[in-house]
Amino acid sequence: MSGRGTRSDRAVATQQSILAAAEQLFAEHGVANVSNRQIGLAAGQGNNTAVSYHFGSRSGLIRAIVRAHTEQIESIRLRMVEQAEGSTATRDWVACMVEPFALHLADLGVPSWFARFSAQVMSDPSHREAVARESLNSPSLTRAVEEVHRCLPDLPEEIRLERQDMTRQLMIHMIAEREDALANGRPTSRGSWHRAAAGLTDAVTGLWSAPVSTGASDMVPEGAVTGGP
Amino acid sequence: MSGRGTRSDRAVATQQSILAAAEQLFAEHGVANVSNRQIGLAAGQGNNTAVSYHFGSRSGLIRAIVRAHTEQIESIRLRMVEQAEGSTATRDWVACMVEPFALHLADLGVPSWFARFSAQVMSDPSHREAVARESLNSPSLTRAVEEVHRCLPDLPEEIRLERQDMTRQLMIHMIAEREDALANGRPTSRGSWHRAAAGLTDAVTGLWSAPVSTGASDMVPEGAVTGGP
DNA sequence: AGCGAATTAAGTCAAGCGCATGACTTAGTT
DNA sequence: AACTAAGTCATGCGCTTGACTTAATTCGCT
Repeated sequence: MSGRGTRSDRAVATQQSILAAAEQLFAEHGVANVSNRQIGLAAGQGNNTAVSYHFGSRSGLIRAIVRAHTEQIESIRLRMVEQAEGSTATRDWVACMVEPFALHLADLGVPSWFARFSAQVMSDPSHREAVARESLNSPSLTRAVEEVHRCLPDLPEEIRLERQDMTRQLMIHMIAEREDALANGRPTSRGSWHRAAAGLTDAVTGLWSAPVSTGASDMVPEGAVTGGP
Repeated sequence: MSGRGTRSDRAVATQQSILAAAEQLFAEHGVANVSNRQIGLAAGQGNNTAVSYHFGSRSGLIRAIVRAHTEQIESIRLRMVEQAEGSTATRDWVACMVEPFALHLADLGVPSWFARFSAQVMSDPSHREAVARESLNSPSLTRAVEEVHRCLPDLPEEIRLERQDMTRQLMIHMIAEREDALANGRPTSRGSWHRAAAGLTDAVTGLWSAPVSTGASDMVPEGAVTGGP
């Protein structure tokens, strides 16, 4: 609806200050605890209709925030996928799934808000779906997932989907937690986003490599089945 | 002050119908999207101040919901810890960390709301901390964590804490996702909560068992994209 | 130079919110 | 039977919110 690229600079500038203000307020106070008025005000707009004027609806605003970041994340992932080309190591492709998000935050600097925003939106029933579509339709991500499957051909389809979900949840919420620590001056476990991403990749790789236990003992685990490590 | 457990039967019944109504509404529409008025109304109270009368504040209500479930989860976990006694298998103790939550939901039947409620509260900056204290001060959980550490003595402290966080995030959000699927009639990956718990335990055990990569290869995708506009 | 659409400002409005208050209902005590 | 107090109800107040209206301003285009 609103002029995408071809309108005045003023409108574009306003839209971006609204995006920035919304992202920050959402991350710090919770998506549902921030009104459109507050966002417009924080963006320096005198009008209480600024958000609805520029983004139509609240979910339009949220989708716009996601889109603004998704492009850059996608470009990072594309580069990583190219570098991983030909590899048969699970870890390389897991890294392609998980690390671009973290490295994007490294680019953003401190403080950032996008990870906390994402974590909230993903667990809010009213917005999760809209954003999931926006964010998961990534060609490079699909590619990385396929390659991970190729590295682990014995995994049943059911388990694959399950562990894909786990990967997504872990990525989003762990990164959000670290962002929160950074933004609030709490000590962080790893020295940099790059190292944090490595830790995440380690763990997720282990997650994918875990043996699938047979459902033999259907009682409460007295002596749980297959060995772990 | 007042709020004793056994004033009159009527009050206790009212409190519990408020708890039930709040839990359901919170899970379905988001914690911040439901007003105290709506909760009281849904609980069959003609008064709009019922919530504040019985629970003081909104965070009092939320803590009460958590407490109501935590006790039962704790008792399940205690039983599992007893059964795992003496084991040196990582998987047994990971199961003690992760499965009681899932098995509690099995007890609740379908539909349930507590998992979705928990996931939301945990990612809402205004309530996360209050609930984390309530929920993580569990002796049996602490015990399970210690035993996992004993099974993996070579893991650096830093990595332990990191993977403990991961375990928590994975448990809460995966269980919430399955609850959501069950409640909305979507197909679920595993046939029962018990099997779902096994899958979760498999993955988390793999996560803990993953090797820790040395930070040797520092081949970051250099020069990621430049910052903002 | 100035017309016209896009953008911003200013203000109104009904609805909904939490909170405070006082009256009513009910159960238990004496 | 009178008294007390917990619980419930009905109502009003001050405030915020999103939607809406109207006027002023900006800026691209001719």
